[in-house]
Amino acid sequence: MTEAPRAQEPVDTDRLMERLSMSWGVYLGDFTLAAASEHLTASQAKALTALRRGPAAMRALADTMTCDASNITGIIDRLEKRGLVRREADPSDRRVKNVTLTPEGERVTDAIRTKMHTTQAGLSTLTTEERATLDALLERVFTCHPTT
Amino acid sequence: MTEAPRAQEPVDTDRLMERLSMSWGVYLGDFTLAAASEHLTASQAKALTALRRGPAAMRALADTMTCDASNITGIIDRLEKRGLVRREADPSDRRVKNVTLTPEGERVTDAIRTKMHTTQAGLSTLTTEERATLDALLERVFTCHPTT
DNA sequence: TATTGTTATACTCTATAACTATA
DNA sequence: TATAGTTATAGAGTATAACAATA
Repeated sequence: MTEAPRAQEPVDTDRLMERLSMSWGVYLGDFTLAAASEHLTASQAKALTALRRGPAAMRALADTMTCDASNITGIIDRLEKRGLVRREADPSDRRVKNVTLTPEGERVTDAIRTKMHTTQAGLSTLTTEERATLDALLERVFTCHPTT
Repeated sequence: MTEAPRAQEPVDTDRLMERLSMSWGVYLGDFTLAAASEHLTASQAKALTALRRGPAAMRALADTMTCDASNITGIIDRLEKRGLVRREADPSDRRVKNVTLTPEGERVTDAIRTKMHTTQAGLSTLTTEERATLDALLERVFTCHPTT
């Protein structure tokens, strides 16, 4: 065990950015391995995870994933070919195609989350109160801060 | 402003995993845009960020990035061609090539961190104590939890 | 005219396998 | 033989540009 600081000593922004960088590295590695165990790439799994929150149009999905709209076509093509998602025409705007998870897609998405053992093990070391604190801090840092 | 919970109400693991997923999405999007502003891909920027902590052998870099060793060759090739990194023979083991950031590479890496405006803005909303708390919690969750 | 989604192109990333050089 | 790094190959991700259908 390292001597975990008790939230008293000052932490400058550079150190915290470095902490985020290392933490996301571990998280992404865990996510990538879990996705690979279901024979999915990280991008495919990322799309499934986004869709787990509800159906989305291709354009909205591209925005969520911070990539060009043209990329999404191929990713959804491959997921659809495997029966994990469905394209459905939007009744109110015939240009739009809404993408929805199939039941199998939901199963696979949940399985990936369950297989993120490193992250799950890390979280299990936190008390109930600490989990609530982490959730609240991440919400404040990463929710609704449009800069561009 | 949302009514930030004060670390009192219980947060189950699924909710926290969902929070990490969303937070990671925002962070990665911010990182990708910042890297693009320096004409780098996310993978190239990720390699530079890893090297900012110090020189590393190709194999160690592959492990850090959770990808196959063969991928690193191309990534380092492109970074070296642009003068951002250098390959140096290891004196103690002539099979090993240590990769080091050039001064220009250090400059670009720091510039990317600075250009992560969404993340920086989010962090700026935290108090000194809250930054220390977040740093400590992330350290506990994501440091040294080998499962495989 | 603007927007949604697709296609074409070119470059990059990724994993697998085979190879060279070194240990 | 085992390991570090490279190369070749094929499939997947990515951005740009051009396009058809719809608004």
